[in-house]
Amino acid sequence: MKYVDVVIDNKSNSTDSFFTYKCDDDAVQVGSKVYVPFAKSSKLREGYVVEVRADAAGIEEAVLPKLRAVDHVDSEVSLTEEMIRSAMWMRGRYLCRYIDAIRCFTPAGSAAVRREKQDSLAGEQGFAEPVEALTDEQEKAVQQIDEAIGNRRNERFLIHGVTGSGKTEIYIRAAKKALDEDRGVIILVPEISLTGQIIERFLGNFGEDSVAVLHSRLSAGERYDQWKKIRDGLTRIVIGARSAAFAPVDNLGLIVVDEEHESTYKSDFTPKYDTVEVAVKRLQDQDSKGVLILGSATPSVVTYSRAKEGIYKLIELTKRYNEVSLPKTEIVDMREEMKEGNRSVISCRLADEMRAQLDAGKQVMLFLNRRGYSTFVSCRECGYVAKCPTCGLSLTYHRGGRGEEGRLVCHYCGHEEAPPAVCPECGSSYVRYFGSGTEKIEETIRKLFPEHTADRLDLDSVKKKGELKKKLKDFEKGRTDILIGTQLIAKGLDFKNVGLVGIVSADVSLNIPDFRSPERAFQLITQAAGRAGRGSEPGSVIIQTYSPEHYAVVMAAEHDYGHFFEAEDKFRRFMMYPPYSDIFQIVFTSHDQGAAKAGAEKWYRRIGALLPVEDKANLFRPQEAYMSKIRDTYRYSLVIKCPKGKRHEYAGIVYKVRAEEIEEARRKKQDYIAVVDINPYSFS
DNA sequence: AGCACGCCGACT
DNA sequence: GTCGGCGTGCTC
Repeated sequence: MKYVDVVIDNKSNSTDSFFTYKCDDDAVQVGSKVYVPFAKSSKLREGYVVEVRADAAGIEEAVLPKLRAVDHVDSEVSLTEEMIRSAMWMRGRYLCRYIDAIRCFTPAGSAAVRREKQDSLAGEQGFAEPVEALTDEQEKAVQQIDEAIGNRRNERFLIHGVTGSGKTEIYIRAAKKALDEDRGVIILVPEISLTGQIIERFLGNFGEDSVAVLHSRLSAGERYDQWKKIRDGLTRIVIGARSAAFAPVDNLGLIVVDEEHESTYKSDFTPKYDTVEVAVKRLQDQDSKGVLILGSATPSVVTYSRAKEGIYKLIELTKRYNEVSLPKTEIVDMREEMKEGNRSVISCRLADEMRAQLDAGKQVMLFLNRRGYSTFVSCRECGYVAKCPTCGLSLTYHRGGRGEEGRLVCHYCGHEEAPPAVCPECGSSYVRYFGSGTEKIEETIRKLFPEHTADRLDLDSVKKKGELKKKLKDFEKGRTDILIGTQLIAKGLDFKNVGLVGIVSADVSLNIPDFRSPERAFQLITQAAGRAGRGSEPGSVIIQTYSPEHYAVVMAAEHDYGHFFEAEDKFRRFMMYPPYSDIFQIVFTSHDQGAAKAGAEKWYRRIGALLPVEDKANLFRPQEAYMSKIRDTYRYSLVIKCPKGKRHEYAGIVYKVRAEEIEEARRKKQDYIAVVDINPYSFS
């Protein structure tokens, strides 16, 4: 007879603890899925074993007489001990429930929703390309990594390499080495549908049967089959997005996080984990340690700073394949354009260069990170602005295609309404449209270049199935001369004939109220610029902005990550932003505005009471969240700036307050929900 | 979260 | 009388 501690699979704060059962099945182990009787329920409940003991020693006196027996063990879907340990760690790190963390590792997972398969850019390229000769830089990198894998060292690498410098080839070599050592491999990519090339190359190199590809759009059944195949050790390489970090790969020797800086690596659901942190944890929490590789052309400031500290070994790849030089870049000061009377969204310089490139038979890409036609609709008479009735955000005007009526759309919740003919407030017919989105650019371009073909690619234009592929194909085959799009086309795509990339407004990303906006702007400009000159000639880039002197814009134009990092690091240090602190954000939501506010204030008082005097200044007053109301749910936000090195202490305090709340919720039902997010990706 | 218990009002 | 409303309390 064994005794096991079980976490019950139900979504409740009040059962977020271990329950001890007797178990006569000797096959039971840490990670086993078990069915147990629970409370007064006649039905059995699912749970996971987190601890196994040989006898009753150490079990609390009071619970001994209450012990019941495990009904049966389901050995088909048991987790490994390493997975359970990582889940236990996640609970403390991200302040979630045990079961929230464990579910990340289970085949059903959190995203088990059956959805239609989406368009994928994968599957177009050919298979099994010949092995390319490595550059000296690559060779050196491979040597270092192989050495670390071979010696089972818990090492972490950051590969900082410009687009086209051959990071993928290094990943492949590292994976080969890990397999040779009989170890498992996980390759993480930001978004499976936008990373066709890397998948194809892995499939080509290792064969389709050896690689499991995990999409978020797999059906429950497909997902389970993949999970089982990996769990049984039939496939030793896994490629997937964020959630693939939890794949049941045993004896992990290598985890690669490609495009490390991407926002998709931060979970938007509970638990709000950071994929890189989970990867690090999994690799070190084994008998044989594994190696982590982060790759990016524009590493996040936090990551690069860790590399500078020596936490990551920095590998710089400075050369592009075939020695194609980086595009030449130019900044256009839109204030000057304004002064000279050009009120168009396209500067004279950009229009001229476009014409020159198009005449030379080249293609052009234009970026604007904003969908729709106009960004807001306002009455000039009384100042009325059209807003979403459930979110309170200003509505964007979308013109729609030929024959379609224009609509006002909320980009947050999708609410749509007809644009007002007259002002609903004062009745004036002076309702006007302001700001520009991709639709307006498209219209302007069609007028400016009637003799050339233009197409638009953003979330709105690819809603219909197959449209994304078709539009990309048209551009690739040269049927489209000018492609206008949002960040959807800034990433990963590779077109040989693009002579010019125009960034219509660098200010859109620069002016978001978030301390990371310079970092985002730098990344976006760099990525967009990387679309130019993918063929044999360098290509050029024009950046339009009202802040031409901003360091993010200037350094991006100069392809100078090093100086950008220095400037940004100085700012972060001065302001005590990450990496010099961890930002705790607690969001309080409720349908009742007063309840959300009261909840935030209660936590504010309690956390304040627990913080040491010298730390009180790091706790900020609760505020209406940046998105103060989403779909009729009110949101308040509480922020704590946690100095570097105190994360554990601060998390303990927040945990304590949360525990008090849960205790209170037993007696009186809580009328708000509090969600803790440590280092949120955006202040939402 | 579930689920049963239990103490109230409306019904064949 | 007793069916069923959902407030309350507990789960190894």
